Amino acid sequence: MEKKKRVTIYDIAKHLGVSGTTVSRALSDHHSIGDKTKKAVLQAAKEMGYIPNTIAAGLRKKQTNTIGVLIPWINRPFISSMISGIEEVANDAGYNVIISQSCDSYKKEVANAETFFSNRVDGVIASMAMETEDFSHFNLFIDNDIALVFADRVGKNLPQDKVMIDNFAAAFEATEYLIHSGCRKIVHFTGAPNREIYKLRRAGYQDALEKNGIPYDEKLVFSGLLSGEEGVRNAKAILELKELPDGIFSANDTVAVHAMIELKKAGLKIPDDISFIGFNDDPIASIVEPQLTTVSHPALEIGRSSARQIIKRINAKHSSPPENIVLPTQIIVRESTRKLVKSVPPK
Amino acid sequence: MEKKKRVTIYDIAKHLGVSGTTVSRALSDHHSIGDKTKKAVLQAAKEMGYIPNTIAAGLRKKQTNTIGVLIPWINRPFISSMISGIEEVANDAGYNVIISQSCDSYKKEVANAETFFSNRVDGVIASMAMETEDFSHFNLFIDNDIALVFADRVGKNLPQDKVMIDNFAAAFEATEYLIHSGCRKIVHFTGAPNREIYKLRRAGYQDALEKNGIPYDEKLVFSGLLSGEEGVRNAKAILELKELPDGIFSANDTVAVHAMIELKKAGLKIPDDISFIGFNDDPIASIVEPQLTTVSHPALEIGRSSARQIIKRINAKHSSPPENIVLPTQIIVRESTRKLVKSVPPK
DNA sequence: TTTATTTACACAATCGATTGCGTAAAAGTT
DNA sequence: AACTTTTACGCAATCGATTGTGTAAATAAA
Repeated sequence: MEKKKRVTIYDIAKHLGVSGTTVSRALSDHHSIGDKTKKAVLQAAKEMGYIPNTIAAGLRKKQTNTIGVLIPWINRPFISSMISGIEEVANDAGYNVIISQSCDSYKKEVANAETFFSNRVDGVIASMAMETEDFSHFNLFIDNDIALVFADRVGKNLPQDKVMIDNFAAAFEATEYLIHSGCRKIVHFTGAPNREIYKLRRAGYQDALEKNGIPYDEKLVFSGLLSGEEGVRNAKAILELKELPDGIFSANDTVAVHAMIELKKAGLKIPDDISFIGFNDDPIASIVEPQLTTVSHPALEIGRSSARQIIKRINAKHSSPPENIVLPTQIIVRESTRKLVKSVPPK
Repeated sequence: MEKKKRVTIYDIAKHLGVSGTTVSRALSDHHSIGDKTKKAVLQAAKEMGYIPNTIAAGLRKKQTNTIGVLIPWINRPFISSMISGIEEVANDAGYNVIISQSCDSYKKEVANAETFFSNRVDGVIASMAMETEDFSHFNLFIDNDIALVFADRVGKNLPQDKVMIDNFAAAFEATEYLIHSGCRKIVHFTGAPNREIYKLRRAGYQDALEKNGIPYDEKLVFSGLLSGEEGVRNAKAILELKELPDGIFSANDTVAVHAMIELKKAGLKIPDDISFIGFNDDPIASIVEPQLTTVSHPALEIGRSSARQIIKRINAKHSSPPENIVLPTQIIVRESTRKLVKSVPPK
């Protein structure tokens, strides 16, 4: 498509017989421009249909008012809500949001990081791919003073701001909830162990077991991509076990729900035969029957908080030590767990 | 955050003792640059950590390789899948995707359109807000030769490319499916009538009724935002009816599923007392019990197709008449409908 | 009235890459 | 040997907005 001439500040300048400088300053309400001139410029700009060229301004000002968001997948309830939160805060603050999915691939993540840099985003909010083990591609931002905030799927030992939940505590509580409702043999569904969040949830699970005198058993941990199909596979594997578990703590809802459905098909009663606790509080959690007890994940708030943090960093005059923002989670008790037989100890 | 100096082509040029022109051309593999020079430039670029400044190039070339995506909400299964499809195709073609949600608000949609223009996106894929009735904000793109493709929620009578499904036919088939499975009193849940897609679905519903000798009854059409809460409200309203309907065709799954659950609570059997057909095939549709029969909406494919179309337009030398891309839908028969008592007539 | 200050604006460089045009040297042609 | 063509590269303008510096004129202060 051939490019048409767009209205620039010089068109306005010529129209009014002033300089481009004056127009630029009038538009940004600079003090050294007279009131009549300002009014005239604003008026002319409106009449002529002037819309500023952010690209040109960005080149000069070395800022684009753009935030890059690097996430594994966009079409997942948790992540799209997070993005929604980012969008909301960023837009209100005058920032644009550009989004790239890594599809959980390390290579794509690296490529996307370069693209963001190439587009000179002012800041990056990243949630890492399952595959990612090496973090050196983020040096692109760090070395070039581009603000960087990790959200949810954060890196370990990286000196950046992080916005996340307390995965260990959440998993500990969820597992203990199962124990307190009478479960003794608890299976855990987990994701790739190079993602800290899954490692921590698993650790919380393990710790809760041990604190309650239940031996931790490797064979009860099912690791993978946490997809729906995996839920079905996991369920089938569970049915093969010589002794069935009486509780399942899953690192996400998708795999939990699909496993639940499969186990129901096999005639098991939930929560009586097996109790379930999921993670995320996806829409499906409250639709499945029985409704899934799950750990709420404040997706929107993580998004909002990350956006606020990155904007703070972008505008900061000096660097300051990385912050760790931890958002609260809570167990949403529904129908896939039994009543507590023992009251939950005070925190 | 203060800006650091980044490596530019001039740094490379100085380093090698050539001109910026040569570096620029070497990097873009221009024929007039010697092989040794090219290699030297590439080498130096790599060593010095050069990453092109797309902003600067965009200013000069008057293209940003960016596609703006204007959607009502990002955190909805259908839309996030659509975006995923757009992303996939766009990224492969070297385009970035910048996303703005209108939150179904006309005002935000207009503001977002201006932002896109201000950022000089090469093309825009838009799915309109529920509120939008006036389309003049899109003239910004049309008048300035910025490619524009409408996806899913398209405008009526707008001379732009559209990627969508045949809403009328899909609704007709869905309604007729209910009729052929024995339903005689069919309720319809619909969205804002200024969105063509809902108008068409409603028209398809009406037409199917009339073609099958069932009188169309205004009072059986529930219009709104198609949210979950609305499903509950609708269900309650239905229970107040003097004569219960025996089928419900819903313009989305969310409202259908929540209504279904509410009706189940009231003791109604689905599909025996009331059959349900939804729209979209959201994840919840296959989780609810009984699983929801629904019309599949090829979200990913709509996204991919829109992206392909916008890229085609961006690269087109001359304008050509608008295209209407209609993607197939299909009824996913699950458990919320009864068996057909009459075979579906051949199309 | 003179000096200092403020007001209101313009000049020109700058951001980083691209590109039309120009040119010297090398290679090829008669 | 004289001429044409090709190869390889540089100059300088350009994209559109921003901004440090300079400078008249108007106003205020001395």
